[in-house]
Amino acid sequence: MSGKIITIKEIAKKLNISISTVSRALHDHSSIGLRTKKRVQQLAKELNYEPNQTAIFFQQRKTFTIGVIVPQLSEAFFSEAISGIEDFASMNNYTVLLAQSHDDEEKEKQIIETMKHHRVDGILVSISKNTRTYDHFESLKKFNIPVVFFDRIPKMSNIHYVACNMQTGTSEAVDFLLKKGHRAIGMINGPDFLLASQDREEGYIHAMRKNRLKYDPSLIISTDLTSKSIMDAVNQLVSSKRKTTAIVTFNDYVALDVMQFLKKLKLRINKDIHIVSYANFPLINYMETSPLASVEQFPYLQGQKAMETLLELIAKSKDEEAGNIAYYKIILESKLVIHKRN
Amino acid sequence: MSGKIITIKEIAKKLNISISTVSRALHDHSSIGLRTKKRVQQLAKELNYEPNQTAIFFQQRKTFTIGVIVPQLSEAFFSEAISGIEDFASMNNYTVLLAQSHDDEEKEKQIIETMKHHRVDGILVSISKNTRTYDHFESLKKFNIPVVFFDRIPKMSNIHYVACNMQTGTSEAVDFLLKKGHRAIGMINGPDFLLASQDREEGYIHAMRKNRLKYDPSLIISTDLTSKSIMDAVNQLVSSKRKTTAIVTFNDYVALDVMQFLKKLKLRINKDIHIVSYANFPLINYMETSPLASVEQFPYLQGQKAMETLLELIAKSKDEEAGNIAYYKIILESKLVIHKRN
DNA sequence: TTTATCACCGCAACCGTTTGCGCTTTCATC
DNA sequence: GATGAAAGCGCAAACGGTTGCGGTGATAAA
Repeated sequence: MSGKIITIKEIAKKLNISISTVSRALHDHSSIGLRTKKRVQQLAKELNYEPNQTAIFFQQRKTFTIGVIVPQLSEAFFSEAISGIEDFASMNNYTVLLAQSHDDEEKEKQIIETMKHHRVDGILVSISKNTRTYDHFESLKKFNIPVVFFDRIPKMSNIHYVACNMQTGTSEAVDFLLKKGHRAIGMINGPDFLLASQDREEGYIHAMRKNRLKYDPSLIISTDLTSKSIMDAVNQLVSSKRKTTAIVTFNDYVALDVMQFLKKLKLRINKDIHIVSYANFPLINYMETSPLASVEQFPYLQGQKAMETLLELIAKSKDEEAGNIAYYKIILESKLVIHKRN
Repeated sequence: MSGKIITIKEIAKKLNISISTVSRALHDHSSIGLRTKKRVQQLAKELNYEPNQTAIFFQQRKTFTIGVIVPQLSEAFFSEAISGIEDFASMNNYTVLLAQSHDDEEKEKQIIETMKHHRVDGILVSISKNTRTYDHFESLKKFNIPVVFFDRIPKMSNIHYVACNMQTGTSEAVDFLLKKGHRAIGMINGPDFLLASQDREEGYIHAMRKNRLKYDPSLIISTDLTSKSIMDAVNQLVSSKRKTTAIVTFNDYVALDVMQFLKKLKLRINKDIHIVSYANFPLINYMETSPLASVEQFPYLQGQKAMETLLELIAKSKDEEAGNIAYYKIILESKLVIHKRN
């Protein structure tokens, strides 16, 4: 069945014309007569000719492929984002090469290497939470491969990125809790080196200021997102002099951990301690004990925007030497969603 | 910064040796002297040489890329499966080209076309639920591109696939309900043309037989998985002469719909009507009103197995003409998980 | 009839790498 | 000092397609 894959060369031979004529005929080139055009196109169809893209990629130095790197595919946020990325990519005739770093810096570097070799036209990446050096991203510049970061943005200056402004959402969240009468509001934050952590902290502070309250820095705790560090943070908040009555968590995964610990401590969720989180799980509002509210980050939209930005960068890089050292920094607004308990 | 991407040709020129020598030196070929080998390798490192894979892909007629097609990435089952696929692929130095069909047959065909052009080494696919013709898969044989189906398997005979045997799990589920005293057990099934639907039906019947009960065919209802057809099915079951006291749903998404309709009908979940579903959502047992139990299908494992099978097929296809018309049909056992309500 | 024009098509180089084969050189052996 | 083998390297074709440029024949204008 594997009957020899056919090429334009064979079409040319069978028709007794040159290879270049076949190529042009298949592309509807103006310099080919209608008669030969028809003949070529018909034979191509008959023989089930399919162009060999690998040859074209090679020749055109363009692969119409973009690499996407995320820490963990099965996290709802990322699969949702990739869904947006893929949809927008395929709409523009690009395909998506996918890889997960599993939050391992080495793996991330190796993936970048692979994608460089594959000569992808661009890369979308949400960095691993354990990544501390950024040379592997820098090295892409030499290969003219544009990179757009999304969601998890490294603290670098000369980069393009799409992110959700966690500040506004967080601010709304804290404000929401303040209005409910809470005063000692704890925050279990992520690693300091993430922009997202910074945003959350600023959002917190902003809400306090707005309400003319001074805030207690000891209530904002950075963690590395492991269960242990989260547990420590919970303990610290619970045993704080100021009776913590509400906690804002870095994300839903953290919220799950927190709620679990609170149960062990015999504290009732949303009674003794109220929880506000970030909407990573689409199902979280179906849950038995779920956060009071969560901050929506629009993963699908974020993915789409990131892809859109990358396509623009790719298009611009063709105009060469534009020397435009402008960096896209696209910020979507996050939004607080209050869960109607049913 | 984009300073000319360097090739072995330039290395050759700078060292005054031939291109082939450079190539061989970089591959540690035995016929190259140690001195030149060192010289080449060092210069390559200095110049930051990176092989152009597109050229190699083209030349070797092999891309070390496998295509993965799923209906919808953001469905937990699929993202979990893809996670398994990607992990296993990258372990074997393959990369994953991803696309979603959105359950659209046309889109699926177009994706197959794209992947054919990309000359992927193999394809993993979970078919769209609206796919009725299979020519696009057949056409891959001519290109020697092996295909392994997973989870959603078409009713074709000459195919390789990895699936979870829904029969055993379903049988366990029905058995579980029977032991709890239920007699009129409804089943909201998927489309008839899916193997998975058949399995579930057989599992249902098997459990009834095993318990020496005769079953009422009108309690097993096929749907096309749209909300409307699910609602119809629920109505049919609820208004059945035999008072339906339990329902087995095709999957968690269906279960959500069913529970919603039941609420509207003022029927209490797991009181008036008990629900058993399939474990598509990792979080479903956190839910307020969730199925009593669900059948676990091990998506990650399924993805991994599918990838493993595909790699074997790819390896075998190199031995050409093996003429082995053996088809892999790998069946994992599903398993009933009873949710501890907390 | 000659010439300019244009429609139509072919030649050949090129993209970067691999690899079979053949050509030198070196060196131990008799 | 001739001989043969082995070690080390280069030539060139091949992978499939694109594209600038040059060539040929036909047709129209002079």
